[in-house]
Amino acid sequence: MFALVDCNNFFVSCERVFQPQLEGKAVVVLSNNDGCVVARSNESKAMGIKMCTPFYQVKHFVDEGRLHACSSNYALYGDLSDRVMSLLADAVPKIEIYSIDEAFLHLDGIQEGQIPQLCRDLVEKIRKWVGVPVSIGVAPTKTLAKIASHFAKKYKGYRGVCMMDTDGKRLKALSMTPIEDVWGIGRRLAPQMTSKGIQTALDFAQRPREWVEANFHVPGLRTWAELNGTVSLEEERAERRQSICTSRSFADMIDDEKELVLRVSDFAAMCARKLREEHSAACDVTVFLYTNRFRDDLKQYFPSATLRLEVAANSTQEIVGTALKAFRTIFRPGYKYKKAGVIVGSIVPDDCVQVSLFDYDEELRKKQDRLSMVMDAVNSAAEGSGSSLLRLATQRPGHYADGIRSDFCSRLYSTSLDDIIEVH
DNA sequence: TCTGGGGTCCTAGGACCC
DNA sequence: TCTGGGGTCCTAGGACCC
Repeated sequence: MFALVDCNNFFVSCERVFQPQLEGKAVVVLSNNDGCVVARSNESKAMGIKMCTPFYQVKHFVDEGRLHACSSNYALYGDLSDRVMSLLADAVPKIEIYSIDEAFLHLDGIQEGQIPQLCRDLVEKIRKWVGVPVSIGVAPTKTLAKIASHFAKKYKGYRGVCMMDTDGKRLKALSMTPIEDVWGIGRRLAPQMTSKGIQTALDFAQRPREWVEANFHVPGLRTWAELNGTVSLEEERAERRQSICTSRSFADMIDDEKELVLRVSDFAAMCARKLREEHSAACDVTVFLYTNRFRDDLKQYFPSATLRLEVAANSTQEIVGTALKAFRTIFRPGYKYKKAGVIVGSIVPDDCVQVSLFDYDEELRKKQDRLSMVMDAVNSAAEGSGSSLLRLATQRPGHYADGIRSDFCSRLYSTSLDDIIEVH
């Protein structure tokens, strides 16, 4: 059996831990740049506010005092997520962290009769020790556990834990689940399903295998098997991320090349730092630029360019330098850019980097690596000041988040000493 | 006026091999 | 006019997830 543990309205719940006056109120958390709604309390869901709604469409609720909006505070959410995950990891032999607010528990070796109590204890412990409410769904496959967790969240009677441990329960749950709510059925597949007469998860599960094979590809077949109780999703994902992306929308559109160079340098430096944090190095550096796709009246341009490094690297100098080379191949004047980003890919462990026969820069590379280590040491010691004390001259001076709208951000209640002292 | 960020996997088709 | 058969690997783009 698998258990899916899902934090309820996670970002909102995190804000409420440190702002208990928000309990019972309609609350939303906004994406970067205060752009869209990315988390909603039950009360704001009841007001009809949908996921990913642009904030300006619901801002009048805030002005009327009916809704509280928070800018996103990922340092806070990441820290509380770590605390939840460590409680889960202590409770069972193996967990798979699926996202910032979800994890699968592997329950093999635990007697089935003990599972409900184990789960109820976890719900209570996480609520008490971290302050975040969670829902747990238990079932024979991950796809079914997801469905069970929806029921655990939706119906108060379950008190946070829904067991799908008999075939009768499985069939009933599937018959009550619209096909588009099934994990793995997205925007494109759902209309295809309904056009073939499939409305519920049960309709799909009861089609013959041959029919599913003929009409869908591998992912569809896996989902079908999982709904029927056969484990078909792979055990675990790779330890090491295969790509790392840093990108942001800008508060205002930018058409100045020098300003864009500063932004792209910052994004590339962030990627390099993330690589070093996980002891990785990358061979590919991709830069992309977006104009504002919502402005029909402006010329549109969505270029990207990838450069391949001869030898995998993670030094700030090399990643930034390569990103800027790629940037120069795609930048065109005369456009108003709204977003840019850097992606590093073809990632390998930094202790097994394949050297090149034609690498004449080995000494230089070693120096750059040492320099990056020093920058990391100094910058992490100065953490909390909000800016990188040591940076390349092509990076922007000042706070990293400058130029990104964040009008309603809470404090770093759990990770910044200054904020912790002030709050207390 | 205002519209997020960061990932994974799969597939088709091209390049290449013998 | 007419030009084989059977593979692998890589990549871009689509679909999906939170």
